[in-house]
Amino acid sequence: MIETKQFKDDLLNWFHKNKRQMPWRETSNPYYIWLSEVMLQQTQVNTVRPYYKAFIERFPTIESLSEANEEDVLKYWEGLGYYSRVRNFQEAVKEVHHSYHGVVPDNPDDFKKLKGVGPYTNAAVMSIVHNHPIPAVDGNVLRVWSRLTGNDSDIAAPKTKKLYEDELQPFVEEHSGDFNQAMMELGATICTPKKTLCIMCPVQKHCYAFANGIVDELPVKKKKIKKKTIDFNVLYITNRSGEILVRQRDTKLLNGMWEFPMFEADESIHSIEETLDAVIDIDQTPEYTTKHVFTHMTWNMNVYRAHTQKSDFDYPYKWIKKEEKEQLSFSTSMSKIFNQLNG
DNA sequence: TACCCGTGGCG
DNA sequence: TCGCCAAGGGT
Repeated sequence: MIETKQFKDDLLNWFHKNKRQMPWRETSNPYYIWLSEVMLQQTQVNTVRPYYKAFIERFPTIESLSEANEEDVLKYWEGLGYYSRVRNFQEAVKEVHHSYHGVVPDNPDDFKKLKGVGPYTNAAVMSIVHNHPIPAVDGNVLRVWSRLTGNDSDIAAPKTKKLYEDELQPFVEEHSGDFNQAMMELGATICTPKKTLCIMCPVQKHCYAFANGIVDELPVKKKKIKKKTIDFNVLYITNRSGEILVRQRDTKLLNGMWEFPMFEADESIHSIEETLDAVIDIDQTPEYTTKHVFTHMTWNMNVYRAHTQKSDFDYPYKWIKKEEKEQLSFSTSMSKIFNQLNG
């Protein structure tokens, strides 16, 4: 359990002595601070600096941005990425110009309704400009708080973020703007994803992960695995005796398991025949199509019946009788195919 | 809920 | 080289 006042004192003292110079920290203009927060979404401070300066020089007021054409505005975002940010921002600024007499709303309920203003941007701008007591939980804070509290739940899960917001609420009743910025600054400079600088940490004595030597194990973040999909042609090849051609895998995936010869779908019959060194008669259309889902990939398999005259194959290929199938290890997907084709 | 959106830096 | 990460939000 982190002692609120002591932690906050330690953190804020450090922040006031060590905070980095940033152009948007030299203004209290809500429009500029809002702009900086939009630019900083998923973008590092040093990348943002030059864009921020050029942007406010060209569009110094809400009115000037409202009246600019989109092409011109986009030019000033060129290279920053996530271009919908600037379209949403201009739309929101126009809304402020027309519906709020050019004054950025000073209450979270109205501000959050503006295009492109989500939970984070709302909390950041409203706390920095008006000290509204809302915790700003970004990627930094998720990491920092998981370590400080030793929480190993998945920080990608919405309920984890919600929990952190609740736990941080007591810390932002006063000086929320500085507190929010200090937490992010800590994450960006000390409590970094890798090669943390715990020795420099102003709140080391409050940190569960440091005390227990598990800093490198936090935060826990479920990896989002992009499932690859690969299309295969699976050949159920028989000979005159009714035997079936199988082969043993020598691959990382399913290593040592037996399978029916399978080839990526874009491989030609000619190429397959070369590999097998045999003439293969393959049905025109697949017997059926099935798929097998692994943790990290999906196989789409077109299963063809095929026939060959060739009698002898060298390892890793070999002929087996149907009854011998039981004596070899086949992956689940292959057993399903076998059963499908043999009633 | 899960995916998409851009680019640069880092180990 | 490659995956992860960066002051997220929209759909």
